[in-house]
Amino acid sequence: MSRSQLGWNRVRSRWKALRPKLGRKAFCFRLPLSSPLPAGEGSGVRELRAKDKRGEQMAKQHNMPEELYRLRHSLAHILAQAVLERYPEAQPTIGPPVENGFYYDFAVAKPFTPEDLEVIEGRMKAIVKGRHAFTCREVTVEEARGLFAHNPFKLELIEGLVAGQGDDMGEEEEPPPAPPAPPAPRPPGEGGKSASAISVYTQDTFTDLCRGPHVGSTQEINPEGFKLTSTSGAYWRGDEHKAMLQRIYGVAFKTRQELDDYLRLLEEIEKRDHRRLGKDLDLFHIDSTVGPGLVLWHPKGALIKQMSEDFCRQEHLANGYQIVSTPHVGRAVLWETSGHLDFYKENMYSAMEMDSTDYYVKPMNCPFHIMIYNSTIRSYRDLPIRYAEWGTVYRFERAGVLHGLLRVRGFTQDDAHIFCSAAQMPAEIDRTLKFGLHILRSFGFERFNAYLATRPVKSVGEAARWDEATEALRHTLERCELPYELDEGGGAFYGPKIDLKIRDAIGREWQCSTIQFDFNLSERFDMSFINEKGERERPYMIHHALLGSMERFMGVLIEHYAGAFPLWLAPLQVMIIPIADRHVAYANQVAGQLQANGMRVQVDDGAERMQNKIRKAQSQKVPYMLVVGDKEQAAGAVAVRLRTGEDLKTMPLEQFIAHAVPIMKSRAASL
RNA sequence: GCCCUCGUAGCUCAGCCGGCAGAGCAACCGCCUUGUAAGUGGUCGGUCGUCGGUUCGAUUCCGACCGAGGGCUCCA
Repeated sequence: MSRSQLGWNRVRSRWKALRPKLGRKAFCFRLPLSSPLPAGEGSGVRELRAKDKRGEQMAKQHNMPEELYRLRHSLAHILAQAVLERYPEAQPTIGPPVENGFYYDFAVAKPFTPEDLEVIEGRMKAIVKGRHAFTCREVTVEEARGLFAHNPFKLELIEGLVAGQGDDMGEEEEPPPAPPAPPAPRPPGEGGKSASAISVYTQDTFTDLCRGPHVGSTQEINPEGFKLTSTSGAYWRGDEHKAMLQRIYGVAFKTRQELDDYLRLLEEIEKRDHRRLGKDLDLFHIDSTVGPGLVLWHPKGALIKQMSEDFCRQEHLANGYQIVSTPHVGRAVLWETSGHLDFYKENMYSAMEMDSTDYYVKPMNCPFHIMIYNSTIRSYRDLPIRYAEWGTVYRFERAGVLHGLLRVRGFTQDDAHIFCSAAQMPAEIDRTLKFGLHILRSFGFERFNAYLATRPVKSVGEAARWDEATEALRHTLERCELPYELDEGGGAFYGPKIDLKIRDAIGREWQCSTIQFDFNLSERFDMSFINEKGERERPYMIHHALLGSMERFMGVLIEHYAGAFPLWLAPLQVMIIPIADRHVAYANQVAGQLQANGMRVQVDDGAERMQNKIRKAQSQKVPYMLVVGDKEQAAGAVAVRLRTGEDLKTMPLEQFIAHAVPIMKSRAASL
């Protein structure tokens, strides 16, 4: 009785745990569409399509089929209608389609509750079934101002349109920087000029300022294909200095089936969650007594992390890097020179005063590596110099951004700094990028996306040098034939960078590697080398972290493999399972031989029966389970079971060793 | 940092409108000596996140704080 009840409880608890998260946009990655959608369309859509040519363009910008764009955008409006019916005083602001669904932000006196969501969703379904047409109307500026006279947010959008800032309805990548002027009477000529740009869409009782496109009628929407998932706060125009609005998220697809597929995908994501697996597999924990964002690695997790680092260290040494090691704190003057106290202070832990001098815990390793470089005179013959360190840094992150291992306050970087001449620079960047891809591939990642991040607002250095450096990075990307996207303003304060994002087993994207061009720190630290002509010359610098943060990388690795690590990284590689007590001695003998071959082995000599031991080893995702009983003992053999459930049957121990050891040594991704 | 939600045994969770806390798993002690995902009996285990308030009485209601989760903003 208890078994079936337990099973049901488990299902229920999983479902409950999932529900509040249905709409979460995954942390730093994009969810793939669970399946590509047919390009068919209703007749109503076809009509509208002729009108707004921009539909296709908008959909493309949002990286989704136009049909889905219309569907989700329309559901956002229907959501707003349902909310306004329940809370007439609510002020709708913006409501764009997003990947997998849509949201709408409202200014309301009281935040929405989960019960609200159920009611609103029910009302939305009724509206959808009401077969209401979506109609578009172009209005003059005056008319628009009149229509939305009660809504300061819409008025702000209208004034933005009038000012020619584009139709920012929450759908542009970049919100306009300047706050628009308050609505004021305008000369008649001006209003007329911009009037053609303003359109409103109406369905049933709801009219919204909107550029479209939408479905022709709500009958094109499947009432079983969408679901409201969560609420949250969101700043008006994403600006934390502006009003806090209340956002409702929904997911939406053409069919019930696709919605269900998506929900299943979320369940899969839930199962892979590194926080869950970190606990289940006893890898690490984050203890509130120690402090948020500070990771305690348990033996198994520490082993995986250590082996990953060891492998990378060997690769760095084999590729012309020298390993260095530097302190965790340094005097304030170091950080003044580097510029960190000017540009990075809000991310640094506060100063510690010792002997009337301020010391800071390091948020980055670079100044220390520079001090090593500067400890002696360097010749052009020494270059390039490549220093690497697994340096632990601390950055003060705002409480709300912390997330398991993926965003922490203390982490170890596989941090390297390359000092070279201007002439060596292009080749070094090329080499670094290739080296980075090699490292990532070694961990089983095959697909990458590259981003070229350009100069941020808060930065140091002349514009011309920024341009030059950015071009150098761009050329490397082109030479390596790596497709890339531009990340405007995403660079470090000292230089532009290439970020590599890896795609994991279920298509999610994670930022790990960063390769940064730096022409500023060498200046600030007055670095030099003696060139061929006997003159002092400034070296160029490349910063790179390939796995990035070991903490984050471990999190990504856990999710990528769903905790079933490749053999070379599995903390326990073989569990030996004696069937009865009389087989324990033989099991220990087998363990000894495997250990002699460099494998990590354990004998489960507990009192449970074999089935239970298999179950335990299986749920710990141990790659190999070797069952030994009378037959095996007599034959000097082992019965091999893989964690995949596959049974390799009985084989001589030597044969198992010949099978497993090469897989371990080759760091193969699968068993 | 901001908005919302949550915080009960090592883990997963029950505990309706306030009346001295419950299950399964795990752990521990036995019995069973087992053939590919849970054999069986018993025992132990909780100042119900912390601190205040309301109340005759608070795990339950209210407030503050701490922490977590989902977002916003920010990033390796």
